[in-house]
Amino acid sequence: MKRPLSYRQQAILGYIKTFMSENSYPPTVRDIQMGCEISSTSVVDYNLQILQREGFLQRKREVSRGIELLGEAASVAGDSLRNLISIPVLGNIAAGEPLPVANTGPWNDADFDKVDLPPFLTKGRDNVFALKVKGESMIDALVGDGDLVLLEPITQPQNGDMVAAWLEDREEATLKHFYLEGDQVRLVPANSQMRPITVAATNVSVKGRVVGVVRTM
Amino acid sequence: MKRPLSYRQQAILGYIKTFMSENSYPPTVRDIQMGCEISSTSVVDYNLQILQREGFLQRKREVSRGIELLGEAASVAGDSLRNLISIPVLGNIAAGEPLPVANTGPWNDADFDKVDLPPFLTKGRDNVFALKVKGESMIDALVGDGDLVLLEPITQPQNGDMVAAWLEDREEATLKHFYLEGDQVRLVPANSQMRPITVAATNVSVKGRVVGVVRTM
DNA sequence: GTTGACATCGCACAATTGTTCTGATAATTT
DNA sequence: AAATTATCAGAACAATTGTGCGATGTCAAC
Repeated sequence: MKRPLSYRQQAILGYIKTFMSENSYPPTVRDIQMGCEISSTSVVDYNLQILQREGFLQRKREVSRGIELLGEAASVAGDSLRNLISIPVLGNIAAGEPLPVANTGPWNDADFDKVDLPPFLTKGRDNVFALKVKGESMIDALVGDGDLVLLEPITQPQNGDMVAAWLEDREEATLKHFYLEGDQVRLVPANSQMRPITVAATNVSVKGRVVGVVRTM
Repeated sequence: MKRPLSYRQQAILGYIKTFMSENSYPPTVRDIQMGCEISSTSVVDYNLQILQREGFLQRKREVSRGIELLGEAASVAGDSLRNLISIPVLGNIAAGEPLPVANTGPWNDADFDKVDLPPFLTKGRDNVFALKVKGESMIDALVGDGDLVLLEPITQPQNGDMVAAWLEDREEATLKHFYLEGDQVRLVPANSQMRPITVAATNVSVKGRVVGVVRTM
């Protein structure tokens, strides 16, 4: 599925760069259509979808000029870009809600919102993704409603790691420190005033390791 | 004809800056309407015309999001468009330790450690600084040891803001939601399971408003 | 009190603009 | 050659979004 950009896709990408450096706002589909001498808006849309899937840009649906160049493309169009890392927000995390599956490999799927974060938050880890916290059920992990939790997709954590786990029997997602003790797992809240819980190891399915938390107000 | 910008015009201009630093494309008239809590699109249009006449921005007729900031406004919004923002870490915050003074104005650089953060965390606010949390005394604000708290240096918060405050009599720093009630101040923890405290307003000295929290593990 | 500039409001209209649908054409694979 | 996939065309649709207009409120000057 990794194929080089077609001539038309390069033309579109180049046009967007040029347009944005001249205009301070992104072009419309029809701007691109005329600028690249394409006969139909649907062709533009079609190729924009591909460019999005390949990670060259991000589009907001139903938003006029909702185009944002990503990665190297952005640095050319906008001014200097110091290494920002684009992280996909795969979904929500809430006590009652199953955790979005963190299928390995690069997320070609550009169907997700992205957040750009500085490298020190991910420390070079691969495939870091983010989940948005819904509700107040994670407060014992010092995480509140609306927070963004950054996760590294691993299933075999080290003792002491804070993990996002799914408890099979309770049908509940949780964020806790992980300690394997024989065939039992002790899950310890970050807030030491709260009680740890101990459950059977087979009952815990770890979805990822928490590497960071970001909160805006 | 040269009169200072009205409050509403400043709000609109500020909103456009913030919006562009977060989104890489300008807001619509209706974005501004909602963002500045204006009741009619025509009011936005009216004020945008004035801002254009006064040279703060340029508009393209009949073009959605056809707003371009001019002069100093442009550099502020444009700079932060894709760049990391360098924020000084002025010191620590701990229950027993006085809060570092947030003297206004630009910080004498070089004297402090810096963290580079993406613009969506500060949303274009000026003079944002960071404090590093020491100890577990802030857990009821959903903030733990080692977290980085981002603060905007204000002393007159709005009700509901989360503030960093110094309690004179207790000689204690704290992070709480702020509610002024007559000559009393109610300080409410983010963790709603914890109890609010109420103290005399004269006893509370607000050092800044919390705009974000960053945690790495 | 009246006037007039300034600011606002609510609503409607029309232009812009993203999306979708069906089918056709070209490129590639079997 | 047939089948499959990738790309394109054209048009219509629907959502977004800028603009215009009549009416109201405010406030200072006369």
